[in-house]
Amino acid sequence: MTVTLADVAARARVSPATVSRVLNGNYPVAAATRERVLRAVDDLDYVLNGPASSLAAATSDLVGILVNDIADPFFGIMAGAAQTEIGGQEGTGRAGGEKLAVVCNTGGSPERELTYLTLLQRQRAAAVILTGGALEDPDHIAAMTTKLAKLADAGTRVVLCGRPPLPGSDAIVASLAFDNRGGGQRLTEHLLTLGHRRIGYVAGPLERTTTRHRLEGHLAALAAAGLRDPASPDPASPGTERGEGYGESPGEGRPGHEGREGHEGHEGQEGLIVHGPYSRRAGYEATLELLRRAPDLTAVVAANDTVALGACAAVRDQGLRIPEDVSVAGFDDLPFSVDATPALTTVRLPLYEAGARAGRLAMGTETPPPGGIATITAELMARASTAPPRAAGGRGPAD
Amino acid sequence: MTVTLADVAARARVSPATVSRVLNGNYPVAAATRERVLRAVDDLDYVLNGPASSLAAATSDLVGILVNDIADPFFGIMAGAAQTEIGGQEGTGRAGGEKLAVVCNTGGSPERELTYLTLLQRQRAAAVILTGGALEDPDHIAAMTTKLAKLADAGTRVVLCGRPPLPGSDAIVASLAFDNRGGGQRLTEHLLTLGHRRIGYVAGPLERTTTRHRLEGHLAALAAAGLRDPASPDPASPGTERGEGYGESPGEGRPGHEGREGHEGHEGQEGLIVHGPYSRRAGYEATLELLRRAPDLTAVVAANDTVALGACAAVRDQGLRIPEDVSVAGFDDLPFSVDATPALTTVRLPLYEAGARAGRLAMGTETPPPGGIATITAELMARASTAPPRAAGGRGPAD
DNA sequence: CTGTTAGCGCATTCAT
DNA sequence: ATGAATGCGCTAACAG
Repeated sequence: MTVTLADVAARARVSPATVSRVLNGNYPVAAATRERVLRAVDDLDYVLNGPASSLAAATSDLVGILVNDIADPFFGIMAGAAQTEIGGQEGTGRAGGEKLAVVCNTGGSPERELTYLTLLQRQRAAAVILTGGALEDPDHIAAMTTKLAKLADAGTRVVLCGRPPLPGSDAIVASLAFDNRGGGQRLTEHLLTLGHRRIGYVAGPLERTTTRHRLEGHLAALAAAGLRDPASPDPASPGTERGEGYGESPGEGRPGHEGREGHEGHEGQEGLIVHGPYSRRAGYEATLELLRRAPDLTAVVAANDTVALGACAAVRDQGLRIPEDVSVAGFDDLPFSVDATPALTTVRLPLYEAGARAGRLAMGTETPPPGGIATITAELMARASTAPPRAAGGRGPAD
Repeated sequence: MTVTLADVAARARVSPATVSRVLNGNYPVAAATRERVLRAVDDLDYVLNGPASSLAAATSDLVGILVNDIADPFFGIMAGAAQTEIGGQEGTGRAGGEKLAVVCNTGGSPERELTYLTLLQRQRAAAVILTGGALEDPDHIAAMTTKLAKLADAGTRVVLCGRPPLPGSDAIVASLAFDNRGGGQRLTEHLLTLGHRRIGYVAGPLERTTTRHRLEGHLAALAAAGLRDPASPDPASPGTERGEGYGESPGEGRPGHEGREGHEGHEGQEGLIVHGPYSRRAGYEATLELLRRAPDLTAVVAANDTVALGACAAVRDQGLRIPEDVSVAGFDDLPFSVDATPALTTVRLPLYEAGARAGRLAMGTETPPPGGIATITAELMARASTAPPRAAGGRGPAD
């Protein structure tokens, strides 16, 4: 029923080995012979048996791209870029060095992350790209470290994209880390420069590196402005008890979430930080909470653009205007951010470029940065959603 | 170096066959023996060799999910739902019936679609889910039909999600089609009921089923209202010459696109239809064009929510207000649509539910609908971006 | 440049 | 309920 390499060999009157060689193209074959083989392949409509090939070669052409939330363009853009770099070159549909770039959605769950890695390991994947922030739970870090080491041992190339390097992991080909801390700092500095002093912060889920770094930047800017004791303990640092259910935020389809409060007590900014998932809804509810706690707030910084959208909605629903009454800022500069009204002030991350670079690194077509680590800069995009605060006094409701 | 089934068998003092049986769980094994084997697996940290397993069993645990644009939540939501249904059950990380659900980004390119299918075929994928609208090019349809037939022949379960059934393809397990036509019709009826008579339409790329069906619904509503000759030829029907570059709209990273004009000449609505990619930018430029052609326009219907966002921006940039001067409507009801200002009137598609169902169909855990075909209804979501047109006369610029 | 020979690691007959 | 034997389809030495 199914046509094999041997069938092709017979039709082309060559040995199976020769057919294998022309198909893999990694060995010299006479042009005439190649033609004959290729014709036989076409005639017979032959399709290589991947598993057999992978078994014999002890490696497959599978490349896995892990994302935390496939419904979030933040990941979609990176994954798409990587996939383009990996699988997009030929359009023949014929056999050849075609890699199969696939994306796997962990939904932010550490278990699923590990499970996918095992599945990819089982497939003897050629490479794995991990995108987005990591969970800072010590157990999970340990599990990930050993798992990635095993993958690397088995010949799988591991690349991190938008995720900080794993300490002591020489197994990793390269880590492309976003400068979330610097971006967060510049964003808050921008607000401070505009004159804001009471700034609410809607942070992401606890124990995520992305959350922590952006928040650190924010706090550093506040401290530099004398609004906070720089000696305060770091927020959301490893070792903190697991936030109840945070970090498990699955993408869609889970209504009913309520933004809960997280760490508090930063001097001078008491209660101005609320944690929640990276969702529009969390942004909405956390902002309502912030506005209730601190009615004198003049600005809200959100964990990312999606959260910022929710924050904007909450601000408006309270009858306040953006940016006249309250400034709002996001992070990532996703495509829709410029279309928000007013256009969202945010921090641009070169997601496409980073994803593409990760793809090349995974393919081995780009040399890794020195030390295997590169930090990707985040650029402030000051737009219309932020403006100087109203000169003291009460605010008038919009309209 | 790498530990095999035989190693586990030796450690557990059983035969390799027994180990295989407990791992696959599809054969009776004594409880005590199973325990011993499982312990050996753990001790040795054994990971099944996927390719070897697939080769011997002539099938793999790979399930492919094809999407047109991974950076678009429309696809992300469906793919994430399907993936949850397929791979999300166990968190053991251990071996077992774990399927590997992966998403493949075609970027809307027919070649890449075929290439991915070949790659999946090569891997002997257990199932394939095709999401989103199809291209109506006859050659491509033929190629897809034979390719899918081959996949089905090889035992791969094929499911269509958000895509119309392929004519004469009994190879397909099930087709879940969205009622794009009905949704489009109800949307335009809504506008007509509000009193609009001059309605611009920013259509999607030519030759996409989604584009055609939504447009057909629009035109049907117009015809029913006597605004168009019902006997007019169908728009964007197969056989039309390929639109220059349309249908190839790659996701991100390609600035510089200009919305070009498409079919025209529908009686009574001359030039009120413009085609372009499903992007925010296309919506922006097409709307500018529509406004230029027909300054008396009172409403703009967009191909989808993303395009609608661009349309909103264009309307505003012309100094017009939404909905006072121009109503704007989208399609899909993506999460961000309710956050637009004003909230976007659109047509809701149950993307998560459809994706989840497709996942179950692919797994064989849900019985296919009668005839293998189900139509999923689209619900009108009337929100603030649409309102009755101004009573005749010129419009005043906003502000 | 091409053919021959051996496995790759596992699932599955068949026996028992 | 378990073990022994066979082959899945291909690649990679090794010859020539």
